[in-house]
Amino acid sequence: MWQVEEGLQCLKKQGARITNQRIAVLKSLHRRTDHPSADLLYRELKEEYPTLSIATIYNIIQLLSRSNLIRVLSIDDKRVYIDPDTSDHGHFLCKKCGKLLDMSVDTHSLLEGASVTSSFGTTRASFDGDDPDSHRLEQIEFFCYGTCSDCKSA
Amino acid sequence: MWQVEEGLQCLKKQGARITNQRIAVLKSLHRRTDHPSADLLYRELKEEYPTLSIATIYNIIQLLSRSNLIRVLSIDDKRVYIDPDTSDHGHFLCKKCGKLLDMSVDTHSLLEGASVTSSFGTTRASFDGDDPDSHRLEQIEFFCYGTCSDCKSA
DNA sequence: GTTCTTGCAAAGTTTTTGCAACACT
DNA sequence: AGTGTTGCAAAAACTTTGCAAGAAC
Repeated sequence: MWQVEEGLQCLKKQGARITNQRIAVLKSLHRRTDHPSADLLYRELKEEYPTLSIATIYNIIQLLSRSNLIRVLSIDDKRVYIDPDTSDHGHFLCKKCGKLLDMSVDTHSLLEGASVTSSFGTTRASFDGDDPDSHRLEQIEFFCYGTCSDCKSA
Repeated sequence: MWQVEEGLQCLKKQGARITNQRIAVLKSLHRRTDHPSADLLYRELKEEYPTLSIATIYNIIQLLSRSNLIRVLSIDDKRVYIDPDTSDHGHFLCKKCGKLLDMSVDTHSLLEGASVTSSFGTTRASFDGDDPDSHRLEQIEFFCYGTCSDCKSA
């Protein structure tokens, strides 16, 4: 996990400017352990910055995602969630209470035997992607849906 | 992959009625090899059934999903895609052209060593879920994002 | 005939856009 | 000073809802 200062340097390096809003978002994401939605982030930071706009939040999310400081998860049909942990891991969504938990899984190992099927045949996918026939991988997501232990016993 | 007739029987068994709209959706899903969005399905079937409503499409998607005849994928931030193949496999989304391809991966094998981390500790997740402390799994999704071979060479 | 489904329109949610005012470098 | 960002409001995109008319059993 990055430190706030590292995140700011990372943004600076790409020519992005350091604004109070961006500092606040990085600070919030660094502090918290959950996977907030854009709206939740907005509502929380709004207390600190009353003039903050939801459009700015979406703007910053896109910037951080491009910079690989966060990952944007589409595990839910409707909403999008922000994950400040970009390392290899999966997620578990409880359909009852909506809790989103981290899963320790080695998703990369799954690719060993994997192949991609298109209407033109079967090829491999890999992160290097030297083979011109193979697909180039950029990101992997592993999602599980179910009922968490709390909701199961309740 | 189910046959249209099997799908209808499956719906009937649950007390759902057989309507022209439901037959049309099942026929379309059985025929095609892609992963249409609700809107695409709507626009295509609208030609056949001019009075068809988008609300009906969403209604039918929910019904088919509950009946396990389709799987609803949230691989994209915005839209939701329908996958008529409910067997164990993953998906590859090309960020350039938007193509959604099937991947042959044994996602269930990934669970062998997996554990779920919550703020209260680390537990396992499984489909049977006999252990009261473990999370009960209902569905798994494996998504890869990248650039497909076509877009890579172009 | 009764109950389930449809179609329509309206409303709800989440995300994006356009643009003037503002702030960072 | 110059350009990237913000905030606002309006629009866009997708999905759900309420209810009367219609269809299935």
